[in-house]
Amino acid sequence: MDRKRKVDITGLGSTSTPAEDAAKKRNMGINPFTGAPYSRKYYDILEKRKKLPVHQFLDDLMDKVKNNQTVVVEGETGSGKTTQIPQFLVEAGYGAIGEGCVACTQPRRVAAMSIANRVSDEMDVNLGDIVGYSIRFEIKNGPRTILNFMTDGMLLREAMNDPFLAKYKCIVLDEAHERTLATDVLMGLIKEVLKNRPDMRVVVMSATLDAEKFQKYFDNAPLLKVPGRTFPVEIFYTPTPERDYVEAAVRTVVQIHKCEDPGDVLLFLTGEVEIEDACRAIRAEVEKSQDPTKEGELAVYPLYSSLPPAAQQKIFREAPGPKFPGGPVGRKVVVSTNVAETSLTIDGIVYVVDPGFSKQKVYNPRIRVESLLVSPISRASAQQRSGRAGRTRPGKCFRLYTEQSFKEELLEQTYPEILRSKMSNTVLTLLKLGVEDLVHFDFMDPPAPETLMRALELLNYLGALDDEGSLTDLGNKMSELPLDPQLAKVLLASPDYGCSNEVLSIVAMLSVPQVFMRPKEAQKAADEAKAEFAHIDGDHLTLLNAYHAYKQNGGSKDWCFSNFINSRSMVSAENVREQLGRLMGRLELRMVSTEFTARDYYTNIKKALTAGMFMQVAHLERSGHYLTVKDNQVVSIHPSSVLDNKPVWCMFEEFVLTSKNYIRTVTGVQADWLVEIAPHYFDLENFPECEAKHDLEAVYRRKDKSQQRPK
DNA sequence: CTCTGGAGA
Repeated sequence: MDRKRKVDITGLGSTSTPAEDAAKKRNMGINPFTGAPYSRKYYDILEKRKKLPVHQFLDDLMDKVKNNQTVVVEGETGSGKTTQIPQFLVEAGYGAIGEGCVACTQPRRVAAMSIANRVSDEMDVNLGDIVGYSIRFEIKNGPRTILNFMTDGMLLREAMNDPFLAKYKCIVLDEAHERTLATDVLMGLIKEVLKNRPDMRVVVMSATLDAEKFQKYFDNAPLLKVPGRTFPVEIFYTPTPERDYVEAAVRTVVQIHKCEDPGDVLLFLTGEVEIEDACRAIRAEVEKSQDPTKEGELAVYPLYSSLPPAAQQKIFREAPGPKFPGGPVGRKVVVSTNVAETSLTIDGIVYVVDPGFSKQKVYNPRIRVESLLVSPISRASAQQRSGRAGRTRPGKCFRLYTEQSFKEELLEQTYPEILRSKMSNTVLTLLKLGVEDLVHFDFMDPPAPETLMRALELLNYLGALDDEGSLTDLGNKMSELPLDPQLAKVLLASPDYGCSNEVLSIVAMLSVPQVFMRPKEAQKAADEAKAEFAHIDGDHLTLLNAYHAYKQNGGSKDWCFSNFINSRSMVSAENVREQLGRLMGRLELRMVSTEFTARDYYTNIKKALTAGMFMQVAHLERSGHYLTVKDNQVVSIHPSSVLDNKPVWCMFEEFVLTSKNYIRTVTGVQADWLVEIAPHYFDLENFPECEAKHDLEAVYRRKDKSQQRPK
């Protein structure tokens, strides 16, 4: 079929392009997508849309897009770029029913959903028809969809089965400055795809500061700058460095409350515990020196992602009013992690307190450990934080560091995630995408060679890659599962050990946020509740017990509550389990169980786990502490573990560096299984001299003897 | 004795 043909969709006998026809209809007051006259609401929104700064740049943008495969848009907050530019592209014909689609990626699911919702209103269509979204667990689009908002990770998934992204005529990468892992991989991939798709267009949208880097990366793509619409924010620095940033932050918040004009406060801290402590400290401080005639009430709200939604909603409450008629009005302060930096916008914030720290992931390829470390933020991040004070009116930002350290010590940009992460999953994805030469893949910021080597090594040990570096059949299957390679391998191995049903439950439980809750005010009760699920062999089977108990109690929320189980995590585990189960079906894996009363019911499960986790094993030394196998890191079993019989060998899910080196989610294993299931890894020829090796030697000797013995 | 920022057909 001739894709360039001119069609007459208006019935007016014209021979113009579909885009021109659609424009004609639009001018006649008819929605070209529905054939119905535009609603009143459409015109109301249209008036507002036309006032957005981005509107003036429409012609310039379309001109640039027409003449260049890639265009970089630098747009500040409030410019309207995210909602308007995808629509402009659709109107220009880059999306047409049955012909091709405009995709717009977002780093976060809520963003993809809410923008799709907003844009479908603006276009006067039903969400899921012309405008849709795809995020994990929820695809809301259809055959007529021509504008699809999606998470960057979702587009990457799609690319695995559609390497040329044939569905899409135009791809908008929004929030590219956030440099998520998925966006970085997509950019490298899209650069390749563009060579084979001269018709394809890409719009890379980024906040200020780093647009040039994107331009350069995309072969000097033209830049369009769109101003934002925000209010000025006055910045204050401390004259000397603060020793204790939490204490300084609490002091500053109290100071603002006592001395500044009405307006809400946003304080950035690094994590849940720190935030809860600070909230208590602020409340106590204010209570201590309260003078109700001079200052109003102060409402303090914590905010972090693991907070239940109802508690998160509190941050949107109005600040408290005056306590008595004519008294001073109250104020609210939100003490938040980085979620409030990008994901969540709170209106009415006038004061921002920024101690200059956040928790960031760091990866050490030498010991293969990813951990979260409290680190100084970047200048870009500091700017983003201060901007939060000027959304509704002019504001103030108090930076609890010196101006000099802002200028001289902070990095310009936060290191992109790709330089701070394990690459095993990404490498598997890239291989599945057909990228064979990883070293020469055009990353915007190439990860350290050692990190890539570590990933290849891991995939090879798991059997996903052969010795030539090609994806094996197993590797292909692993790439289909939205799991880390180790867990993918566990799942794929589980039918061979007769326990895919149980392993699927465990893997699902491992893929969701912390299931066992332990509120500070009820630690003992929580520990007792958890003990009811404890399995003597370790945390993996304890998770399985909890899952089964949850199912037996009908997934009841009340049951979760009284057993200190996080019911949101359980719901999410059910979703994950369902999705993985579907994928297993597609991969033709059998769903089987060992008879519960059989002696090897639990052994089989632990063996299946070992089949993927054998590289994360620790050995108990004679000195009484554990050493990780091959990496020789001294570790302790995390106090949250149910394991208290100190098995000689144990496998663990994660390595956490906090007050000590901990291994978390731990299960005891037998040395025999290790040499039986992963002989290539526990091969004594390549094993560093250590106590673990001596133990293994004993296992091999025993094996040899039993093999020699005549039957 | 425990401290997880975001995200994933």
